[in-house]
Amino acid sequence: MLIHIDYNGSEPICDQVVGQIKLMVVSGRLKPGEKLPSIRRLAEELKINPTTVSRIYTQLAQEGVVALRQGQGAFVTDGPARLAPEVIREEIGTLARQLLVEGLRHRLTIEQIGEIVQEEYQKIEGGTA
Amino acid sequence: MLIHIDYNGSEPICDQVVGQIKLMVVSGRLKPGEKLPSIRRLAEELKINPTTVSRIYTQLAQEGVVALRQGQGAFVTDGPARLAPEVIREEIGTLARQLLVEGLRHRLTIEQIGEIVQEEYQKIEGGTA
Amino acid sequence: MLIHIDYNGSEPICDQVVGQIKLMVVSGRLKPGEKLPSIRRLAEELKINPTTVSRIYTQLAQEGVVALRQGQGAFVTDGPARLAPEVIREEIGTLARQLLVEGLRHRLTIEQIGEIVQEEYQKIEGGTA
Amino acid sequence: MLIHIDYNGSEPICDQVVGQIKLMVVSGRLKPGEKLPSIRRLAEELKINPTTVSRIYTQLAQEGVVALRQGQGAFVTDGPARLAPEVIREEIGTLARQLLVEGLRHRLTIEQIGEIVQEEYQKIEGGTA
DNA sequence: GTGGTCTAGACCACG
DNA sequence: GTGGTCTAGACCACC
Repeated sequence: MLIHIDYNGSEPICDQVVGQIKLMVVSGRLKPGEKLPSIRRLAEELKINPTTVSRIYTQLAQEGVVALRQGQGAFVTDGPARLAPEVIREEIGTLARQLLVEGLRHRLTIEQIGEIVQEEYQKIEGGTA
Repeated sequence: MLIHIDYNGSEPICDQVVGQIKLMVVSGRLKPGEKLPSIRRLAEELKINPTTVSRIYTQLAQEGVVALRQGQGAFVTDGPARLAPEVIREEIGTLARQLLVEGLRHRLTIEQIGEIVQEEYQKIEGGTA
Repeated sequence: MLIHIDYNGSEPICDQVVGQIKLMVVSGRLKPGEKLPSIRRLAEELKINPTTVSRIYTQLAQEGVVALRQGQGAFVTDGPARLAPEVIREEIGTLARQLLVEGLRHRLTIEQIGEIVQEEYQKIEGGTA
Repeated sequence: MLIHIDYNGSEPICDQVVGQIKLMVVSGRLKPGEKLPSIRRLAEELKINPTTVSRIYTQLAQEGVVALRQGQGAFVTDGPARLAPEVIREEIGTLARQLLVEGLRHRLTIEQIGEIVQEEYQKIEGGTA
C-alpha cells in the first residue's frame, strides 16, 4: 500500500494513515470500487494493531471515503455524501485560513502561497492519468 | 483582547486561542513589541483556567509568535526564527495538501479552492490597514 | 426476480435482498402461493454466494414471509403468523420512533415527515394494481 | 441517565445507548449545552466497559449530537451539520419505507400506521415542555 | 479530573 | 476468509 508511518512523531498513527489513504483516493492512485487490503493484512504490513486499522477504516467509512462490507472487505466509494455548500465553504475556509496564517507568519507572500497550492495540486493530479 | 471562544465546539480551547492570537498578529491587529495581557488577566477575561493560558503562551513562544520575558510578560515578536526555505516550503506544502484533499474530496474544483483562499486572504488583510 | 443489489454500499447484501423481497410481497408484485427461484438459481442470477441465498430464505421463513417446503422450494405465504396486537404495536412503534428521531434531528417538521411517509406509500401501492 | 440496556438481545449495546441518548436529545430531556456523564461514570452506571462508552460518545459526536471536549466532558450540541436536503429526504425515505413494509406486512392499514406515528410523536414532544 | 490513542485478544455475523 | 462488537488495561493531552 506504500504507506509510511512516523511512529515517533506527535501525529496519531490513525490520522497519518487516514490522510495518506485520502490522498491516494483524491489523486486517483486508488480508484472507486477498488478493494483495500484487509484489516489484518494492513495491520501486519504496517506493524500496527488490527484494532487500530479497524478504527482507521471505520473513520474513512464515516467520512465517505470507503464502504465496509462484512465478509468482503473495504472498497473505495465514488465520493462522500454531499454536504450543504455553506458547510463545505466553512470547512475549506478554515483550512485556507490556517494555511494563510502559517504562510504569512513565515514571511511568504500571498503569491508564494498560491504557487505552493498550485504546485501541490500538480503533484496530486499527476497521479490521476 | 477581542478573542471569541466557542465553548460548545469540539476544538480544544487552547487551540482556538492560539489560532486567534496568531491571526491577530498576521493581520496586524497585534503589532511586534506589543505586550499581551498577563496570564491571570487573560484567564479572567476569557473565563478559562490560568494553567490553560500558561500553556497557550508557552506554545506561542515555542512557535516564535511571542517572546516571554521573566516577570514582565509576553511580547509579540517581529516574526518566528527564520527557518530554512525548504523547511517552510514543506510545512506550508503539507497544509496546502490537506486543503486540496478536503476540497477536491467535496467536489470543489482547483479554481473554487483558489477563490476561497483569496477570499480568506482579503478577510485577513482587511484588518491590516 | 428484478432485484437490484448495490455491491458498493455498506448495507449487507442479505439485508438488501430480504428488504426487496418483503417490498415485492407487500406491493403485490409477489403474490401468496407464488414460488421463489431455487437457491442455486437466485444465487446465479444475483451473482452471490448460495449460502447467502440460503440464509436469506431462512430469515424470510422466520419472519413468516415465505414457507419452506422440503425439496420443493420457498413459497410466499399469505402473511406472517398473527401476533398479538400489542406486539405489533410495539414493533411498529419502535420503527416509527426511529423515523421521528432521525427526521426531527435533521430539522424536519412532523408534517414533512408525514408527507414523506405518504409519498413512500404511494410508491409502494403504485405496484399493487 | 435513565438508560436501559438489554444485555441479551441481538442489538449491539452501543446502538441501544446511542438510540436512547438521541431520543433524549430530540425529546428535550437533554438540552443543548447540557453535560453528559463522563465516560468512566456512565461505564460504571451501565456496567459496561469504558472503551464501549467512548465509542458511543464518539459515534454521537460524529453524528453531530454531542461535542466532546478534552478535559471537560461531552456536551449536547444544538443540532447536526446540515446535510443536503435530498440526502436527508433519501435517508428518511428509507426509514419510512421500512416502517411501511413492516406495518403493511402485519396487516395494518396506512391510516393505522399514520396513527402510530402521531402517537409516538406525542410521546416525544410531551417531554419537550 | 476529563477525553484520545493504542495495544491485545475474545467472540459473533457475513459471504 | 472478511468486518463488527466488546472487554481490558496502558499511556498521553487537555483543563
